[in-house]
Amino acid sequence: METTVKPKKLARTSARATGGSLSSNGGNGSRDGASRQALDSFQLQAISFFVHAFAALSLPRSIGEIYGLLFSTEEALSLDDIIERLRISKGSASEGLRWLRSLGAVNPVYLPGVRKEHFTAETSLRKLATGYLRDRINPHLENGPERLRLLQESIVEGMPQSSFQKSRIGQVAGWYKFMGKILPLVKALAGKF
Amino acid sequence: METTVKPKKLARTSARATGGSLSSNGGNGSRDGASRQALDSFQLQAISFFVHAFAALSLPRSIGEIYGLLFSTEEALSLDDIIERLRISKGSASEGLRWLRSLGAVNPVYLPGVRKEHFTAETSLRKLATGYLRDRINPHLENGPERLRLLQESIVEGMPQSSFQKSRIGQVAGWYKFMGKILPLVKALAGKF
DNA sequence: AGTTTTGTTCAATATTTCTTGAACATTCTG
DNA sequence: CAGAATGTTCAAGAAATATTGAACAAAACT
Repeated sequence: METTVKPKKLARTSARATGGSLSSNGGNGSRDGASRQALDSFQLQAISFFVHAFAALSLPRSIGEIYGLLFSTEEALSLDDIIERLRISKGSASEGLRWLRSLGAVNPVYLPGVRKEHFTAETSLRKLATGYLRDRINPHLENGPERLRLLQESIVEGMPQSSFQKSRIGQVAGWYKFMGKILPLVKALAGKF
Repeated sequence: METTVKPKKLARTSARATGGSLSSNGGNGSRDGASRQALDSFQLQAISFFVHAFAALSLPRSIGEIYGLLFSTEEALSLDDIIERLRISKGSASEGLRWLRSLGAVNPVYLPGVRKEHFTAETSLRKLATGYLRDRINPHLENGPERLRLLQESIVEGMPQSSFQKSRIGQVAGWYKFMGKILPLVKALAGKF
């Protein structure tokens, strides 16, 4: 995809007012236009790391890239910073950021006098784990009782297999109990790291 | 997809020697050809349940269907039984079954005098959890040390951000430690259900 | 050995999911 | 308020994944 380097409307380096601690951005003191925001080796490595890790959870590459970039960058970055550095579309960046935000994997940073929203990576295991469980696991557990009820009601009393079916329902109920026990444990332990 | 009902080569009901416990298969004493192996309401409900549950882990529908069918059926089923009841292709059934087998989510059942392999669902939480972690989580944890090393080596000493980068590596290391603690805990607790 | 049964593999196709880019909405600035 | 900056949404296209079906391989019978 994309063999020719599109003109891309000249894209001025914009505010770059990412106030943070590091003033020089990785030694790449590029002016406008051509090369622009190169990633340093640590960032590249970190992005690769998170793209793989997120893929293990079947999450889209773009989300791994965004988190990886924020994780490996000390100063807060804006949507445009992300687009610029990762060379992904505005749409992807916006949706990816929305996803990370809803999980709590990303922190908004207030910068006086700067319009654009800026973000840093949240790295607290407790927050990450809690957010992931809340967004991706709990929803399925919540309608557990409902699903269990549906299963129960589907049993036709008096059939020869109804006793087998009841034992199966007992097992599913046990699985839910297990989840009820293990999730708090995960959160508690995550708090210690 | 598929609006016309293909002839389907008449497909004789074949052996149906699924010897197991229940001789009558759900009261559907269908002869050859037409309707064939209908699913009872419990099976339908269970399949729906597992299709959803597996989807939560981003696993293909066919795998959820197969596991759901086996879970809700007392007697052991063969590949052809599965194809017949779920109306999925041989390829899907074979690959799905392979996946479930590798996880240990399915048990081969020996039936004297029967050629076809037959399977029942494994429902022990400990076995399911162990298999899932082994096949889908461990592989990623195993090259953890390698990945950490790559990250470390990507730091250029003396850069102003190298101290920040080192702290990030410390966090990733902590995450791995967490996984090393939590996984055994999960397995242990799963054993109690 | 030849035939039938059983199960696997894989290229083609169907389906789902992700990404892009441009239009739109919203908020800020002057 | 007009114009600019910022961010979101969504239809169309691209890429990734799952499913089918038929050819193939292996094993079991005669």
